[in-house]
Amino acid sequence: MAYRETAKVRDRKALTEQRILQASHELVAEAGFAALQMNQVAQRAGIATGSLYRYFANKETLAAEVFRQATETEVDHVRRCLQQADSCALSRLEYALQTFAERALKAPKLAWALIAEPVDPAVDQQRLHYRLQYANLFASAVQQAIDDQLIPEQDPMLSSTAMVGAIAEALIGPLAQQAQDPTHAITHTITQFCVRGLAPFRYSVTGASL
Amino acid sequence: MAYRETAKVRDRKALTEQRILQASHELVAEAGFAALQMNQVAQRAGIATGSLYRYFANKETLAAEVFRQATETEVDHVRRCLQQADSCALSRLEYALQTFAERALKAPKLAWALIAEPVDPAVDQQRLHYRLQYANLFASAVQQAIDDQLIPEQDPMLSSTAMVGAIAEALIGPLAQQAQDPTHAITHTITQFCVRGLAPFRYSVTGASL
DNA sequence: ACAAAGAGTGAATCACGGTTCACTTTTTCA
DNA sequence: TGAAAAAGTGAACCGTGATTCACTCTTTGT
Repeated sequence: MAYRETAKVRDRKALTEQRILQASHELVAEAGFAALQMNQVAQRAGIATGSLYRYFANKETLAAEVFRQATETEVDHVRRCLQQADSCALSRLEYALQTFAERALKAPKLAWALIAEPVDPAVDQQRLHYRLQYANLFASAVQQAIDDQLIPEQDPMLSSTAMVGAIAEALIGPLAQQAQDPTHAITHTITQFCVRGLAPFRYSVTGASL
Repeated sequence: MAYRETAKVRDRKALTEQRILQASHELVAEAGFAALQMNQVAQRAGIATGSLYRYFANKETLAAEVFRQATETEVDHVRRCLQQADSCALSRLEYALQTFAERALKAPKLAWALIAEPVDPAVDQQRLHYRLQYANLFASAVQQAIDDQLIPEQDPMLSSTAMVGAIAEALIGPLAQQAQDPTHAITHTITQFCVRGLAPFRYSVTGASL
């Protein structure tokens, strides 16, 4: 017995793993999962191609982990918006939608990769989790708004899915390019579309709209 | 001079081309453009792989044509809904949305391939046309509804994009599977979500909702 | 300082799928 | 019928990108 992993080595390995994930994330954010090529990752992380396989069993595993981490970040942002205690369920939801939209618009490639780009079954599995998390987050806010009688009875899951779709399509679809309005205006408009979709009552009462 | 294409040959070639396109369409409808592989197409069409290249210069060209045809069919259906002369702009739009949703739900793989699956630049080019056609169709109906003062002023293009996104996500996203409601109920619900998104006034006036 | 054990390497290998091409078969017309 | 022209064939080729592996370099404990 002459070798046993020590703290120094463990730290170095952890660092390398971080660099791999960082490099992978950058590639995906720049050009989607199609750009996640093993030797590109290795090159950007400053290691040899073969070394990647000391850290991740295969590309699938790496891709799934990259997806998971990116996902976590995005979902956390939205979750935090929904946890503001000082406003009604509908305002919180509006805030969360706006945040979701703004972040997607600022990193459209990443948003597209997370929402739409097909990769492989392992990543699709992750994507299912991701969408479920979003759907659950938005849906519970919708449910609260229903309970508080801010909006009429409806299927919260279906509504929240529709909202995610509306935002995704409007912001990252190929038509998004043609929009000439400033970022904030677009996200606001699309957010309002979503909120109206949920809550016709609210606007009919106040008379405020658009 | 001893050979000149005759009607018989022309007809046979036309038939073969049809079979190729039919086979391609089936493959795409079953599993998306990823399943559009040249030897699979050839096999299903009952010809040799090499023969494909007598009909289409390369895969890109074939894929683009498959996309174009599928697109045309879908857009025509929607267009026809919007041409009903016997109802207001908003009802027509609702009918068109419902049709769009029902067709997507009945052929989810195809809908996904047309709406979201990334393929290659040539197909993406086609997809841009496709979305533009949809967007223009829906947007002109939205514009009419605005002119008729059925709904408030808004950016028709953005609204129509959002509606397409909402339907696509709700119906073909991975969450769609979990829905237990019957087809008609789902498409109705999601259509209503879209219409409300456009038209808070309408519902505030009549008081009818959900 | 040395040997065991792991970490790092990158060129070679492999799998996959689009494309080609030398060849065979069919069609046409003099 | 025969020769020109085109259509049909499918095995071989090729590019791309993931994965492997025989090797070298580091680290560790005696």
